[in-house]
Amino acid sequence: MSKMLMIGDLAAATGTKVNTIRFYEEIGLMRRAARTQSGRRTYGAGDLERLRFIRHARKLGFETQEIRSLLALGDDPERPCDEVTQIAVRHLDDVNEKIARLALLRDELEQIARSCAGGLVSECRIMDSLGA
Amino acid sequence: MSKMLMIGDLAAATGTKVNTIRFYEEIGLMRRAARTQSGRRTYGAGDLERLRFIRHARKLGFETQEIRSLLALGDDPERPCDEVTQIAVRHLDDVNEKIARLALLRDELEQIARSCAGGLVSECRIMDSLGA
DNA sequence: CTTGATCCTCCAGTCATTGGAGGATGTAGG
DNA sequence: CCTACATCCTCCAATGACTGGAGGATCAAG
Repeated sequence: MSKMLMIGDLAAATGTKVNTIRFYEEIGLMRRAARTQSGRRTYGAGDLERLRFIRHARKLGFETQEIRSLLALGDDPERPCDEVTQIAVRHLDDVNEKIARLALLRDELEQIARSCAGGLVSECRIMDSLGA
Repeated sequence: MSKMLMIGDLAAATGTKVNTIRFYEEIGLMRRAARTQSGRRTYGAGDLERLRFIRHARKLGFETQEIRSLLALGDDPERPCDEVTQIAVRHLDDVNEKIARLALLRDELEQIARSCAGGLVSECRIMDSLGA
């Protein structure tokens, strides 16, 4: 059989903290791992793949709930693909909105940062800008 | 004397939850409020201004620690303005970085969302894209 | 046989709030 | 004056997504 992995191997292979993997198991993102006689978790290639999926989705900003849905859909290949697309598109909309909001914020911050004429705090317009 | 405000007035005037104002007091963003005989917090115009400042800075994405620094600087008008500018500029850099990262993310998500050819989950490329 | 790495469970802390229980006080209408 | 009802108080727990540590067991290598 293929080599079995310890939790530390999974952690090293995916750049995840060991504690985080245990946490993913607790909240049901990772399947409950099989154990050795002494109680240590063991994993296979499928688990590694699953963890990679989770981590990548997290880096893309999906929330654990969304990831849970995606994983459930992936586990059931006969379902129509619409739901998957929906989750992705909705998330894309979120991201675009976030970008738009941050852009406004950046403009305001740029104005604020420029408003400093040097000198003392009492003369500094930044504080006023923040207050307004 | 000027009218004194109750915590609910402050909340209404700034769109802040009452609990949040008490929390700000606890963590030292708001000054400890004077109390009525029965123990209710009372505020003046200065407090309202301070809370507005805090809320605006929070909306701009400043962390409470940064706001604490800004407030401390504001309380000491003789200090040079550099530190204020530094905080603002550093935060501006943060925001720009965040925007850049989100833009990359959006590109990836757009690719992913486009990769769906319809049909069943088993044929949907989105799951693969997320896994990779 | 000992050392050091890795594993285990359980618990507390992070950040910035939010919400609620349980009780005291204030105000307006009848 | 009494009764609602709103508002206030304190204290505590929860959120999301982890992170870190205490205290102890187990494993591989030298």
